[in-house]
Amino acid sequence: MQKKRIPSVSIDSVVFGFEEDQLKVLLVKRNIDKESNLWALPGGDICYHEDIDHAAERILEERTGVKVYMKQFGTFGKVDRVPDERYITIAYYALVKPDVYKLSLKKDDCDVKWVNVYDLPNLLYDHDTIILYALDSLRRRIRSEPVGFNLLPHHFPLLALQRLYEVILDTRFDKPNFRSKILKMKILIKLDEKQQGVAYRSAHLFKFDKQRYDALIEKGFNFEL
Amino acid sequence: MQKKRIPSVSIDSVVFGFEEDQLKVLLVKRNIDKESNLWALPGGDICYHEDIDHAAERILEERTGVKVYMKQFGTFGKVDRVPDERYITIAYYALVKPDVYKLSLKKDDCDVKWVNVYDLPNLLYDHDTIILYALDSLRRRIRSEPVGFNLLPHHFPLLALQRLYEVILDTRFDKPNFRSKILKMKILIKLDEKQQGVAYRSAHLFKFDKQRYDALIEKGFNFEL
DNA sequence: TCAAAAGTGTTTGTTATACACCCATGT
DNA sequence: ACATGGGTGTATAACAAACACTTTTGA
Repeated sequence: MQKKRIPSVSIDSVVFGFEEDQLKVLLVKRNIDKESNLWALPGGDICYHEDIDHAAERILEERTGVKVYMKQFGTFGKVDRVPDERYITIAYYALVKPDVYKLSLKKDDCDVKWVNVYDLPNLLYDHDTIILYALDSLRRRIRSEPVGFNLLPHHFPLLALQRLYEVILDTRFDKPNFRSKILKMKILIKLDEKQQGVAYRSAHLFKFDKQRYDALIEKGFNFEL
Repeated sequence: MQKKRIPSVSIDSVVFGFEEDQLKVLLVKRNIDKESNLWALPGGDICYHEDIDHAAERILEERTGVKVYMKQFGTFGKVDRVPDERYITIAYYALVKPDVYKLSLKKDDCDVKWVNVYDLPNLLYDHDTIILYALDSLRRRIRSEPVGFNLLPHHFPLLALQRLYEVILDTRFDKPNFRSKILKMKILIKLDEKQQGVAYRSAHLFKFDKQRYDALIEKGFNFEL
C-alpha cells in the first residue's frame, strides 16, 4: 500500500563518506529513471503525515539500512531544474562512518557507488549544484562544530582527523599545531587502544567526548578549527 | 487573474531592520487570518512558473515596494506546524536599510509593525521558531561575510556598525579595537561627509567598498568579526 | 564646563606559525 | 638502515584585550 505523498516536493540527500583520505559522495542510478541513465542523488517523496526531517531519514534508511547524522542545508526550486515538471527539492547532507560505508547496497533494485566529491561525473538535473552547495555548508559547519567525528570510526588516530579536515577544507595543517590545538580543547579521550597492522609506529586512538563537549559549551566554549 | 500556485508549499520571510540600536523584525496581520488574529511573518505562495528565490522577492516587494538583500536559510515542515493542513514553508531572511524601513506600509489591507527581535509577541504557527532560526543563521553569516552593511544606510559612522554587530551577536566590543580591526581590512571608504545634527563631535562617514572586497576575496582574504 | 562620542596610541598576554627534533615499527 | 608516520618542544611573529588619553561639539 502506497501512502499519500506531497506533490511537487521531493527530498534529496548528499551522503558524505571519508575513505582513503578522500571525501566521497554516494550516488545512485534508479531503475525508474531509465531514460536518462545518469547518476543521481538518493532521494524520494514526503508523506503527508511525516515531518520532513523524518522523511529524509526514512528515505536514506530504506536505502542504507542505517540512521546517520543528517542536516538540512537548502531548498532548490528553479523552474527549469526538472524538465517538463515543477519540482522543488529539499536537500540534506548526511555524514556516515566507515562501518556504515559498506552497507550502502541494501536494495538491489538500483546501482550505487561512491565517488570523490572533487571528481564528479555528469549528474541528473541540478544535482551537481546541490552537491557543491552541500560541500560549502559542510565546510562552514565543520569549522565551528564538532560534526566531523561523524565521518570517522568511533576510535580514530589524530592524523585521521587532521586528514579529514584537510580534505574537506581543501588545505594543509601543520601536524604539531593541529595536534596541540585539538588536544587543548579537551574534547577527546585518549584510549589505551592502539592502531593495528600499520607499517610504522602505531598511533594512539582517541574518541570524541560528547558529554565533555556539551559541558564546555554550557560554559561558553567555542569549537573552532 | 490568479496564477496557478504550487500546493502545500509557502514562503515566509523574516525581515530584519536596524533602528535605534535595536534589531527589529517586520510582522503583519493579514485580514485573511481573521480567526487567529495573531501577528505573523509576511509570506505567500509560489507560482508554478517562477523560481522560489523570485517568489520570495516578489512577495516582499508586493508588500514593501522594494528589493532587498534576501537569503534562504531553512525549510520548515513539521506535520503539525499548521493545524488541519499540511504546509511546508521555505524561509528567507531579508536585510533592509533604514530608508526602506519606512516604506513597509505599502498596502493597506493589512496591519504591519516592527518589533524587537528579542521581545517577540505571540506569533502564528511556528513563526517564533522560524525567527529564532533566522537570527541564528544571520549570526553565523554576519561574522564571516560583510552582509551587515545591508542593514545600514549607504553612508554610516563606524560606531553604528559596531552597535549593529553588538546587537546582532549580543555582545560588546571595545571601540578602539573594533575600529582598528575593521579599518585594517581596507574594505571601507572614508568619506569627506560627516554626521549632522548630533549633540556631540560629529563622526566621519564611511561606505562599504564592494569592489575592493571582491578583489580581496580573490586574493584569499577572509572577512571575520 | 560638562556630557557624549570621536579618534589615537600603548601595553600586555595569548595564539598562530614555522620549524627542529626524537621515537617506534615493519620491511 | 630507512621510510613512514607518531609525538614533543621551542622561538618568533601576529593578534586580541584592556585601557589611558586627547579631541570635538552642542547644550
